[in-house]
Amino acid sequence: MTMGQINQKTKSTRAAQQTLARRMRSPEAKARRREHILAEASRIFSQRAYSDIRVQDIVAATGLAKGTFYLYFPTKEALFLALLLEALSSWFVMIQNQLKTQSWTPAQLSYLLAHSIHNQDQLRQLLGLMHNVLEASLDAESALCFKQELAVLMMPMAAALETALPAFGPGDGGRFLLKLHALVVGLEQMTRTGPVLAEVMARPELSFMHPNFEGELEHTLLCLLTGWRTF
Amino acid sequence: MTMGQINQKTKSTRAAQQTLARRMRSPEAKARRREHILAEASRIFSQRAYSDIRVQDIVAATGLAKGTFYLYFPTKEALFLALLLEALSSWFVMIQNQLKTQSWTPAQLSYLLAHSIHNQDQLRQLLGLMHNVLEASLDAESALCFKQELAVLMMPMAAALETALPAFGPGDGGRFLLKLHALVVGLEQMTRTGPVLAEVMARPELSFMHPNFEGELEHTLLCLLTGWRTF
Amino acid sequence: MTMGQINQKTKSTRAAQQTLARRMRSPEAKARRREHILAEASRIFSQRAYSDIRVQDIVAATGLAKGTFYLYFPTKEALFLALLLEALSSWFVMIQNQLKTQSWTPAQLSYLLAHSIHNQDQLRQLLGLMHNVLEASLDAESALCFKQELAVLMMPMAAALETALPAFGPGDGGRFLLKLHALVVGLEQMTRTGPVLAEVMARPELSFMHPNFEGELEHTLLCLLTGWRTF
Amino acid sequence: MTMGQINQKTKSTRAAQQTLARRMRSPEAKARRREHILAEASRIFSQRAYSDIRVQDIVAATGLAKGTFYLYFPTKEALFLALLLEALSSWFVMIQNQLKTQSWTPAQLSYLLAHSIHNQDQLRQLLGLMHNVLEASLDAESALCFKQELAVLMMPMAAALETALPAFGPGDGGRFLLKLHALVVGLEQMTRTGPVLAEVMARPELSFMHPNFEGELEHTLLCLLTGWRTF
DNA sequence: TATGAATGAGTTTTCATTCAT
DNA sequence: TATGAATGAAAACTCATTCAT
Repeated sequence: MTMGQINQKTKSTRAAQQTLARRMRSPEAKARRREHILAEASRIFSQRAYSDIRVQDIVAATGLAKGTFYLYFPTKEALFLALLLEALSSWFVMIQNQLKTQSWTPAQLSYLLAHSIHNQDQLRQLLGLMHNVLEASLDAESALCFKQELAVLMMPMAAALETALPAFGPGDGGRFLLKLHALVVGLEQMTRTGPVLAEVMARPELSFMHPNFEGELEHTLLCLLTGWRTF
Repeated sequence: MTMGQINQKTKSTRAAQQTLARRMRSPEAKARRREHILAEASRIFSQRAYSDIRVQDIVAATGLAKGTFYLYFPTKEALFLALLLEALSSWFVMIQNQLKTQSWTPAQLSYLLAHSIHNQDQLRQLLGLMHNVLEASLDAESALCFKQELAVLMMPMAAALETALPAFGPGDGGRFLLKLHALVVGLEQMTRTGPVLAEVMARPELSFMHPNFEGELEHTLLCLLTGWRTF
Repeated sequence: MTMGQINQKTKSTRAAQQTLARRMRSPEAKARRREHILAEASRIFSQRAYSDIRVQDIVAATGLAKGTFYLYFPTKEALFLALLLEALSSWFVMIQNQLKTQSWTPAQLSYLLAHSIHNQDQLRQLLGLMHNVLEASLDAESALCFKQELAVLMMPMAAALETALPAFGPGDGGRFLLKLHALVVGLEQMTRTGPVLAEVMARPELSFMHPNFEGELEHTLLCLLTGWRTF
Repeated sequence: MTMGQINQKTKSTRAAQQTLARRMRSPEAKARRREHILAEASRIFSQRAYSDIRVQDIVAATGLAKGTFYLYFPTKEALFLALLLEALSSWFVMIQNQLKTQSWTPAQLSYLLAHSIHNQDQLRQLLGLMHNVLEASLDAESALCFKQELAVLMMPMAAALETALPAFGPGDGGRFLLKLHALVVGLEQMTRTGPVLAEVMARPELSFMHPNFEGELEHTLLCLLTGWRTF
């Protein structure tokens, strides 16, 4: 099914629909459709805030019916959590590839992490929403599934950090990752403001409270790594 | 009973209301009522999650009418932001008093901050909600007011930190406070989970991703302060 | 009873709902449901004033859920505007049929119009509400749609008038219709009073200000047609 | 009390207020304050739609307290009905003065009436609101009072019309006034549209349904008077 | 599998009016 | 008389999710 075929089926004949909206029998086809939904959701999310996105918007973009969406994702939140996992995974992969290339000083690593995550806008946003919004109404099964995938992602990343940074001993990679996560979540929320707050924070007497995400993260990580010590 | 008395206060005893709903004419009396609302809101918030609290619950607890609430707070969020300001203020005062008593090592300060904020459950919760929830639907005026009060609170605290910690130079107090804020916000959200997620994270293979707020904050602050360097 | 059946339809008998709330898949079925809602709204409107009718009342009468209502009508006002269109259409049809039967004198036409619209109570009421109430909170799309349907209704009616009345030249049918509309709207509002005002206006010294709808409209139309001249 | 003194009393000392907000003992003083409220309401009404005006806005402009307003007008509607009476009275006076100057042809009278009421924007608006909005929630007493004042206004106007127009016999002045009222009410509502509807009606295919107030009224009156005949 | 019609819970805020002071 | 704090009713609409077809 090509992009061009999607959306063709507004009020056409039943027969035509049957052909186009072909049953997805094979696992590969299912996975492809899942990816398609994720891709469209990502595209929409890059244009609009999470709170302004409706399931309806996503299915409309996908060319699917409402019910079909729920065949692929148990809830709206689950979709965005999956998006988070994807974004996090690809960022982890990128970082791990970087880490492998050399031994890293705290300053180098701080810059690498702060700079690269700063540029992953969607990842940052999703991390900012993760706890308060996305995980808020999750059932046990989805939660377990999500957290397990997260764990799977984190482990090699933690290991890579331990290898790359001479100062890190066993376990330090994970510990650092947790701190990094807290910092990113906190800074993202302090930093991403709606237009109203943005204008208010632009006032000179308040701007000291409105840090720059990248700079602040880099500085914090640098101090953190410089002063690093195991528990 | 005259005609005039008949329609007085249909659905509740007038006498009982007399005490509670007395007109508050003087500014002091108005301030007292505002405090009363805040106090009741705080009491309810200590028993229930923010998302489970309705304005109705608060007015019921205060014995006031719905409309009266909005005489004192423009929105529900504004009330909780005021609560945050109060909690933050009293915590800042406490910390500043502590800081004055001696010169502090990074380890001592990290413990002091992590331990004391860990025990300020309401403050922690409110900080966790601050950006994503409370500030989300704020008009320009309320936002400005809130941020200005926040700035007023932060300045002496920043100064006190600069005095207490030998390693801090001018400006470092504020910079540190921002980082502390981000960490608290992030850790609070990672840490405070609903029952569903709590159970899931209790699994041994996932527990490494679920830090202990106090310990994690203390360790992070210790590394941060140990490695502290100005921009 | 299997597990699956347990949670089906908590607060009402499933069986009863089955009939009413059946999924309407075909366009005809959808149209039928729309008509059903309109019919129930009309029934309620014949018993109660517009301002005493809630969307809730209508959905209760139709046996549907709140949300279903909004699947068929974008707003409460849109529903009543649709009702107006229906009532107007059927009145226009009736009048046009009458007009065709003969050539009409001003007196005959005045009587026909005044008498027949006087008996279309719902149409009269709706016309009285149309501008101040129903059109007040209309979005551009609904407004356009409504006005276009109105135009479609008016055109043949205007043509029929021009044919029936020898004195009418081209364009006079539409011009007359506009005047008739203004008169009906104004007289309806002067005439339809709540019980309070009705009692007051019943006083002999005030009754001269409280015309009889039918007589007043007939007289006005008669003068109007007798003195008719093109711009 | 001059204009300059009003509004001075924001949060000043009690003593100062006492002086300024002097008790209005004499009937003249009361009447003057009533006029002041009316004047301010009129000023606001010339800038904003009725539905966007709050009692609060009026008392703020007047420099009075909320409660004081209700010492002078039983309801918000009563205020606007009083405004209507004032506007109507002064329009009637003007017209009566004109009528006295000569004998009038239907064409002259139609033009005079249509043109002059077209220019009385507030009067037109209030007539448009009169039945559906202002009289909607009126108690018997206010209603009686309003209608009696209206009758007092209408009688000389009706008489003046009978004198000015040769074709009018006894009673025709009142009958004509009623028709004029209905037409003005209807045309005003057809004509005054919010921005949304205005844009829609601007479409060429719909504009035939959106008459020009003045022209339409003049034409209708001309036909009406030309064809005038007593019941 | 896919569809899309049906569901229905969920809640803040406004503002005319009253009445204790 | 004047004040302004207190009152409290009032109601439309959204949208994630389900499930009959």
